Amino acid sequence: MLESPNLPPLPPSREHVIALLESHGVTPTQQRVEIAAVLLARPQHLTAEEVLNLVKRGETPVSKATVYNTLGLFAEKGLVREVIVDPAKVVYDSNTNAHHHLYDVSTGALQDIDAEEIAIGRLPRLPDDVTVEGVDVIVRVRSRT
Amino acid sequence: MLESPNLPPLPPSREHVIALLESHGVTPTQQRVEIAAVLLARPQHLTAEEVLNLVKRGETPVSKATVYNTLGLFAEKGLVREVIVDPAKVVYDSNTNAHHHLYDVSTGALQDIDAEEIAIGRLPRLPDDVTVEGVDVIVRVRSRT
DNA sequence: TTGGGTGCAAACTATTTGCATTCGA
DNA sequence: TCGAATGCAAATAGTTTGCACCCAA
Repeated sequence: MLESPNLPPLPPSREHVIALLESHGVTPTQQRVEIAAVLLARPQHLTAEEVLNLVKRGETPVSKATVYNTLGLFAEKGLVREVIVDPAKVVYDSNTNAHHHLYDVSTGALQDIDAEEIAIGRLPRLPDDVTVEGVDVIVRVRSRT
Repeated sequence: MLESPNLPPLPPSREHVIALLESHGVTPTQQRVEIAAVLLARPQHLTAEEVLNLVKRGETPVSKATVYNTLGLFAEKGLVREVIVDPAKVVYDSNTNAHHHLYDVSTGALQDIDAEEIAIGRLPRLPDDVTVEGVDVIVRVRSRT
């Protein structure tokens, strides 16, 4: 579950992360690099608090506010995706490819579904003063325990 | 926008609301009837706070806690649907038919999309110890203002 | 009567914000 | 240098909870 034989695990080097930030118009500061390194290490779903805890293990001091601000910035710049499945907290998804989500409401487990797995027929005709930001599909399941 | 020529507006009578609550296994108390009457008056999306404000206009005193508890209960019993599009607040949808949502992130406007408008091809094979609670599709748009 | 329902206020949690300090270009 | 980024703490907003009182069955 943690491994994907197709995609290389690529533990991103510091330089790689910095280049990624810069290419997205984000000034690479110490904290941002740390946060990006943790979150983008592999395809995963993390809450702000989880990111904070992970980053705190490192050398660089990072505050809660900075984590929140930085994750918001990353989402805005398209480095990560915000997944809203639970009103209690926002989850940040390091997988920015088109895909959907399978959410287990009883365990809180969140899992990706390849975009191809779900065919979105067509969208309704939209007013022409709006642009589509994205289409989120959330399959909500419950463990039959 | 407030009228639907096809569906009768049916301002539900108190008896109708009570019958509806009972048929869903909810004991019809004064506050619950008030809340249901407001929310189920027509297909709409309301937040807990909006429901509270609307109900407060009536005779029956209702507390904030009761509104939250009651909306949660209604959702659990299938009388209304929780729509989670914005991490800031939960929206309660009085339309329980299968349908999806169009969410304008710049205005907060939420609009229904008929289920037929979007064809969900097929779902991925799920573990057999889970039951599907529902499939939510959220089309996120931004006003190009 | 009597257990579920309600009101109120306090508690909680996730997130945001203000401001002084520090850092990066 | 100088504006941007950070840290800290306090503020906020939505929601939940504890407990005494009240009402429907």
